[in-house]
Amino acid sequence: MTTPPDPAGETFTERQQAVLDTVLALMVEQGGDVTMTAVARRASCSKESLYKWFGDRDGLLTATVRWQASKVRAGNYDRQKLDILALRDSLIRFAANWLGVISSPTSVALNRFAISQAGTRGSNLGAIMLANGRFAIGERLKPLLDAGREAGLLDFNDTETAFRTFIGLVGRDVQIRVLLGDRLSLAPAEIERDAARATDQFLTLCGTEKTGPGRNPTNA
Amino acid sequence: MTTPPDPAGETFTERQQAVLDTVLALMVEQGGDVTMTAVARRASCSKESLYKWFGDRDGLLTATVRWQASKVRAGNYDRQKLDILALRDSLIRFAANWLGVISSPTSVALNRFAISQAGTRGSNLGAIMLANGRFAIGERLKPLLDAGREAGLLDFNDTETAFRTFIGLVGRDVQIRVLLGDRLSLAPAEIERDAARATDQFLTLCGTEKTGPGRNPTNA
DNA sequence: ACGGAACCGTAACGTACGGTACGGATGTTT
DNA sequence: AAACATCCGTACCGTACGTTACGGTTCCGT
Repeated sequence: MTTPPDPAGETFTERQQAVLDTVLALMVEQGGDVTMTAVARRASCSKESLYKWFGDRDGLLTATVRWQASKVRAGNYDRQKLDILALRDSLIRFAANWLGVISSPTSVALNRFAISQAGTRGSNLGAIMLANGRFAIGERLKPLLDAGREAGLLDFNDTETAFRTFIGLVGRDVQIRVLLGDRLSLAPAEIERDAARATDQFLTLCGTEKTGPGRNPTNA
Repeated sequence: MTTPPDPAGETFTERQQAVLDTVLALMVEQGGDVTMTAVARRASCSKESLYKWFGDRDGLLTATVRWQASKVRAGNYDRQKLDILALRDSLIRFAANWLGVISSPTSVALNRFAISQAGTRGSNLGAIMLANGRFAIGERLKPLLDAGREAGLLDFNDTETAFRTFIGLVGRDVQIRVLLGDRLSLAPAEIERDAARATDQFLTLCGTEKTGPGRNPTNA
């Protein structure tokens, strides 16, 4: 079996995964109103099978969130022999990757759904999204930040605080704007520029004297 | 002819405003499932009146968002005779006020609802929230930033970019976390501390040589 | 080949909720 | 006082959707 270990004990067959991908597609293109009938028709399966496999509607949607979360895991960014150029490059690639993720239609649709369910009692979708989004990237980036500090390239007291400063500079108001439907053009070139700007700002704040660029590196 | 739903200059009677406050209360304490029957019962009014006053459910909810937005408007932050202390103080108070707003239960509930509706076609609640939230505070803060630049205290090219840097440093990941249901303790003392930290970081990035604090003011 | 399990497509059921209609009570105008 | 407007409370209607049930088909094991 090539499937990676399943933390929640939930594993799905190929057919069921295809159904979950269908749910994702419906969420993206049609907004939150994903009906069981629409899923069954689009996935060419019977509603009876949906209920047998996922219990009820909430189970189907929860499984969809978990399924998407399981697909997002990417490689770490820590590395050996870290110099300032490698650190800056890693930070920029990390920022660009994250900007691309949070502005992607799938992420937007999924976050919208999780947020809309976060207010109701007995919903842990928000916690799942946080664990696989915000906190997962934190755990992936922090080793890089710590390595930068070990190498004398960064200067900060609390890794968590430094991380939050970095994602604040990278994300700014992007996430809330796309969630609220703002047509925010984030072409790859712009993402790359924003990632570099945020990284240089971060290095101005947390870099050591010999590593960081000058004050106000991009006049922003 | 009485007052039909007035899209442009919307003004409501005391009774209608009480109804809208009821909707806000229901949104806060019960999540997104605000039914017309629940509103009518809680507000002690008939559904017929709801439909007469607000047209339909979407009109009621849109009016609620506008009503809340009309209550948030606060004083401007521009002032004469600007020195570095006054500028820093204004920025800190602005940041603290905004952090308090975005972490308040009412704002969270309203944003959740607008976001859940942002995916469906024919919904402008997200645009309303953006206009009265993100863009409104931008128009209120930019004069202060421009004044700071005029006074030689700040150095940036684009006011919009500088503003986005500032709110990125202030908000960081707070908004997405509270929207997803993260129990984020934001006591007034912590808000004040975060506002000061973000402001000093911003002054490090955008302050002129003689005004800004040293590099890495808070080791974050 | 035969029996059974899994599954698809569709129909049917029950409920929730948006929207409408109506009787009765209260306040306002003439 | 009489006519009228406003509004509350409740009952009602139509629809959408979650959920269940069932007949027909395919596939697998023996």
